[in-house]
Amino acid sequence: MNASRKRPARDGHRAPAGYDASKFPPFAVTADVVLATIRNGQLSVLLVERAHDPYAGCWALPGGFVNSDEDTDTAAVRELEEETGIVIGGPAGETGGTGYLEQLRTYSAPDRDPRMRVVTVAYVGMIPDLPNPVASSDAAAARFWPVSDLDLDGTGDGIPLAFDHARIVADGIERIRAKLEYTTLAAAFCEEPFSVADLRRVYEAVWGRTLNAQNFHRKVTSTNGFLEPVEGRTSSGPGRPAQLYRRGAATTLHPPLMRQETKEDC
Amino acid sequence: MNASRKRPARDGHRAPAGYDASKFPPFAVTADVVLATIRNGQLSVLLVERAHDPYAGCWALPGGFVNSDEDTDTAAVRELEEETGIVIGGPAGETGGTGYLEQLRTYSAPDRDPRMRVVTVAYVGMIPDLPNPVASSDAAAARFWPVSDLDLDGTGDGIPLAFDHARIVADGIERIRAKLEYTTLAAAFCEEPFSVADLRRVYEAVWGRTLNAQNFHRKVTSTNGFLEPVEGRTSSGPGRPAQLYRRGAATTLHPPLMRQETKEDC
DNA sequence: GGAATAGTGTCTATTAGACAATATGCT
DNA sequence: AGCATATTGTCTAATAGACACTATTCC
Repeated sequence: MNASRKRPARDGHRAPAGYDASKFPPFAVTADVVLATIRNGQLSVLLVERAHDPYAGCWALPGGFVNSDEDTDTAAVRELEEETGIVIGGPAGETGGTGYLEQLRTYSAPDRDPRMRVVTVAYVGMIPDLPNPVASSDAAAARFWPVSDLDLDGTGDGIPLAFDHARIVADGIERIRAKLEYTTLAAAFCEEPFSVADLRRVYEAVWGRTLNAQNFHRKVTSTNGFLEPVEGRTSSGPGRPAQLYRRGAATTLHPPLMRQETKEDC
Repeated sequence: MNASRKRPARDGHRAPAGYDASKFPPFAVTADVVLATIRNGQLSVLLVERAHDPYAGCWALPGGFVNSDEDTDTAAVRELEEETGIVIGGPAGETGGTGYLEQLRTYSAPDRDPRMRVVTVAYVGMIPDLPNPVASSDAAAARFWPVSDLDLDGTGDGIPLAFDHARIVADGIERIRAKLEYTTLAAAFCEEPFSVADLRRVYEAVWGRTLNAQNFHRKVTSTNGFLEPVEGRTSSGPGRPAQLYRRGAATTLHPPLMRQETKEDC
């Protein structure tokens, strides 16, 4: 907005529709999605293999152009489904489907795409581990990669990502780690019904540390609205069967769960 | 990025530069800034008066077009200075100047600007109250408005804002309220040197509630790296003079300050 | 029975909040 | 002196973490 400012002398004094496109630099706008899941106890993100240059054969985030009649939220959901077949739910299950998706941030370095000026609005989402999560239509291939297998810090250890997607993935992972502290979003990684231990393993995978099982159990079951008990208990494996739950209505945690032992300083 | 996907049949197999602009919908991209300060004990935001239609005479956020050779961070800082004369610092004082600025989120509803398709990347910032904070060059007028004077919820009570700027301001204010809980950013509102009471009045203005002065004092002075004592004490007014401080190196608070009395549920 | 996991009880150290008490300036 | 504000001390309730203990299943 504010399209009139910076060109005060020429732009429409009351010309809503016929705006001279030559007076502003044109951009392409894309929406990219960092979709995370817990697979085999590892935090993993969905990537697609690029079919064309630049970065042909390289792994990249699913995403693509925003259409002229849709907002970026819609574009993110649409592109994710078109490229991977995954239908993602929004905040509070707005759009149906399972999982969660929210805007992460926008990346706009002028040289981030070698072909042209592209600004991307990145999204970060969480989804339970799906038996066959990916069915590509537009991308050459798609799969979840463990975050630890990716070269997110430019050291050359791990799979490199196209464009500035390593940075975007790193930011998305950090957002997820932070959100687990003060929201109930960890449950978005769990397929219902799930046990307290399932939920704890989500936290352990995302934060890369073990948690005290007893204290975790007391904490999450004593938080109103986090977990709703359902009929049934876990069956497989040794040990006492666990009560099963579904996601409750609560979205934030007061007080938060702590990712790290309480540090001094900051 | 990912500019090739969605048009797999035609886009550059190796044509980095010469990209056909007709194959993607063009957008204008702007950067808008929600710059907040504490003025007369009230949380206030910087607005400019629009000189032209649409919304001529209406108050709007400072901001404008992103140039083709700059990222949105740079554009936000530049536009803020061009329209209001305010030079803002970045995270950790990156760019010099005082205050703080970070990306808020991106707004992309197709009809948010009646003239054309404009996506805006919004920023939120904090700055100490300046004696003469605004000196406009491009805008008709600029001033800080108390948040309570604005119609942010569409009820018609208060000053209306142009475009979707009421929503952006509301989101920015909420970001600031949340950030004060777990970061040391409240000090970005204070002109150095400042007293503990100055800092407490920032929290009280932003959160709209009173805090216990004694407990607040102990909390912030016992957090390593939040405040660095400097020579000198407050002088004016009645009461015992207070120790003066400058901002310390810490950026996050562990554990956080609580905005609300500890609630049950969530 | 033994191993393994679920869930509960209890103790302790830390912290937030209430509030009393002291310190030090202004008028 | 009397007031206002700053700063410190103390008490209490709540919470996190450690850990012992019980419960229930599979082998």
